[in-house]
Amino acid sequence: MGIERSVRVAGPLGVAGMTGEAGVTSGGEAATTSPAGEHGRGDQPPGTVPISAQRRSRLVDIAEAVGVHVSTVSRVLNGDPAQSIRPEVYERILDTARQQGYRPNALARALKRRRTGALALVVPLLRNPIWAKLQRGALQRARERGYVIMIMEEPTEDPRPPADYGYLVEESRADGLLLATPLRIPEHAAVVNGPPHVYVNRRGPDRGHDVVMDEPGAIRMLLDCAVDLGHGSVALLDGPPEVDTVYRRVGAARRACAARGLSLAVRYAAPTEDGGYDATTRMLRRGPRPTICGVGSLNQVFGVLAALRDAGVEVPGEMSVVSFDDDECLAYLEVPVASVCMPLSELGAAAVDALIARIEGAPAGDVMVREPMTLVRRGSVAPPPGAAVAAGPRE
Amino acid sequence: MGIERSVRVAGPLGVAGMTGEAGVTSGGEAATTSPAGEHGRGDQPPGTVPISAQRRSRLVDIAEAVGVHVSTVSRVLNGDPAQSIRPEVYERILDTARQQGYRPNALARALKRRRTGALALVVPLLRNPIWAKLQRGALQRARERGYVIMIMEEPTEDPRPPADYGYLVEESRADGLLLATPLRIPEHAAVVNGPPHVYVNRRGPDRGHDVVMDEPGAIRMLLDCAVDLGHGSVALLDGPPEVDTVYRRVGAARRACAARGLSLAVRYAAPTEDGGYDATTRMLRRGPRPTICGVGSLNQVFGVLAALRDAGVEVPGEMSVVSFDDDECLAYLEVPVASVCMPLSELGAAAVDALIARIEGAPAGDVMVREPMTLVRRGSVAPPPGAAVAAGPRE
DNA sequence: TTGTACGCGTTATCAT
DNA sequence: ATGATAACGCGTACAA
Repeated sequence: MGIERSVRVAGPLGVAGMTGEAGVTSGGEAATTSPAGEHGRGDQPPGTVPISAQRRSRLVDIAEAVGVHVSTVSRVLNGDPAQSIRPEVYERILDTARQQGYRPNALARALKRRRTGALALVVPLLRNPIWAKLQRGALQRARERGYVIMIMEEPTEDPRPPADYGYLVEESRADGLLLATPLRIPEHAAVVNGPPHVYVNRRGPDRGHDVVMDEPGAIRMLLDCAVDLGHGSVALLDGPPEVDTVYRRVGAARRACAARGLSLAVRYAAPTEDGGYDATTRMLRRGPRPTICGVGSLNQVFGVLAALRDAGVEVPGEMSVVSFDDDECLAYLEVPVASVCMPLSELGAAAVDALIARIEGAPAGDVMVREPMTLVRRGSVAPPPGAAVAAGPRE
Repeated sequence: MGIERSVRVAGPLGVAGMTGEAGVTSGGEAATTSPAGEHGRGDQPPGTVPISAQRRSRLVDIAEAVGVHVSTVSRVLNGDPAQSIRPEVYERILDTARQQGYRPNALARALKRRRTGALALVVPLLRNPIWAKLQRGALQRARERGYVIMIMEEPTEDPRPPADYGYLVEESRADGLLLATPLRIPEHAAVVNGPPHVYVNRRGPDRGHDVVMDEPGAIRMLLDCAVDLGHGSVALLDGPPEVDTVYRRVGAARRACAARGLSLAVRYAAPTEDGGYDATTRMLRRGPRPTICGVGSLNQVFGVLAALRDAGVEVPGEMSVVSFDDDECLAYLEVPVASVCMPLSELGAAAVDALIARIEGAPAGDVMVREPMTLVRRGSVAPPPGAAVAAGPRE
């Protein structure tokens, strides 16, 4: 307490007209020695700068102050239930720990325990908001479980095989890997016998490590809605087939449409506004026009709408549109766009749970997030052009 | 097993394998189920579950294999320039390191060096895409500088004072804090003499730690555009004034409009679609209507457009709209919306640089990112209703 | 040119 | 009920 080690830095307070209160700035190292009374441990090698201004308290400090051995302090502070401790010392230790503002050193602890308490989340640098939602769910759950999450970026082009992130575990920077990149990876890149890991929102090359959502269910909701309104010809405009979610959606759509006697047109496009625009334009030029279109990603939706607008195709009069990414902004568009709301946050949370289980030695096993999904009907869906009047045919 | 493992040590700082630049890591070693025979290390104690399947190689392993002392190995692998080493041993050490797939233990190294090599990025859980861009820039730069980034979520409601994240540094989980939450914090919560930190995209309670963008410059671009087209009455619809960027934009707008003789109406709203919608609706009801409106965030833009549409106000005929968040989707809207493109990624990068400088002992000092901004003119801007015909008056 | 010795802060396993 | 001791894996001043 009371180590006033602040240096007056003649602040380069260059920013517009803020009256510098000559506030105390930390960060500069002063050659001041600690005031009397404090044990001034001066074992900083000369020339180096301390990480934090005030000396952090260690177990040994507490031990010294209380007059017991470090190991005793350690046991008390870890609430070791095995041994019991004299209530008096117990209190004293807890008190001085509190008083000294003791914080366990995560590094030392991790080194000893051989567990870092960190998970690495590998995400692509995409604009799509699903990554933010996923990250959010993962973050929240990780905190609940006592882990921190470090983020690694995956280059969007040229995704690297999962094994390329193994070094994080090998270097003891993290206990496991959350691989949340969308692209499918060739079989041969499987992580066998590697670090603990799960694939998030896609299936990896090695089985038993997948945490995914119910894409077939999402497709089903789209088709239910289509059939409900009387559509017979469906389009699915989605990302490139190298993306695993796309792959699964398309597969499910093919099967389900066949089963229900619906015609299906699949269009692959880049997951961008531009991609959506082009694919829609091409789709409109060719053959028989579908009357309802599912769109894989939010960015594509904007392109799809623009293309339909430019082509003079009315939504929903001539074409219904449903997005597989939900976002609040959809409700505010020119024509409010219906969407399937997927449990992305829960996906992130489930992935964290699965990974921690793996770290703790649980056997492998795939996970499918089963939170309820909903199709939010908005202005962009309606019966097909030639259908009976307004109301839904079922009711 | 001729695998390129890049144990190669770069530079005097000895950042061995810190960048994930290594080609294939040892993790994926056994892609081929090894035909019986070779298979070196199967020394897992029965019953326990290994964190990582294969035993990690340590310095001492290499030392033993080569027949030298650990310290020698350490020096070689850290590229210690001071001492020179017999070329022969040097090679032998490097070879066996590579061969054993050696990875330095980041924990032990950090414990010794008193530097974790990690930065904590505190972000709010907001939908606004600016956070993703900022994070992206920070991530990229951090990797270049040999740091990893861990993410901490800040509860959106009830933001906590920056000091509440100090524990991350005190526990040696990170070397410094990137505080990227938008809300202004009361003076008394300043971090004095605390851990290294910078505020990103806002000014903190303690001076000399701010990394911000040129909001007045952005305002200037809006006004330049307005004047250029002949507008005399400007509106600024932005987030709540507790958000620091809003605070600065509004201040700059007030001053600049006064200086230029423009009338200014300021509307504060929640940074959501809904907020934008309501504020716009209220604005249209009251008093003299502005002819050009700057909008603080992307989400609000959707609400603004919807409100104008619902009120029958034509864009840009009766009202021009400019967004302060740039996003590709804006170009694809009903009326393509003009935007000021801010250097968010550079902001993230600059924040990382500033924080690392602080960690390394550099004196405090505010930073303003000076990357060029541009106003992207799109369909949503035009001369005001009563103006001279089409072309810009200046030319 | 290389080896010795010690410490970073904590925990686990012995003893006492 | 508590203390002593040995790691965990690495870095480094100093001795040889």
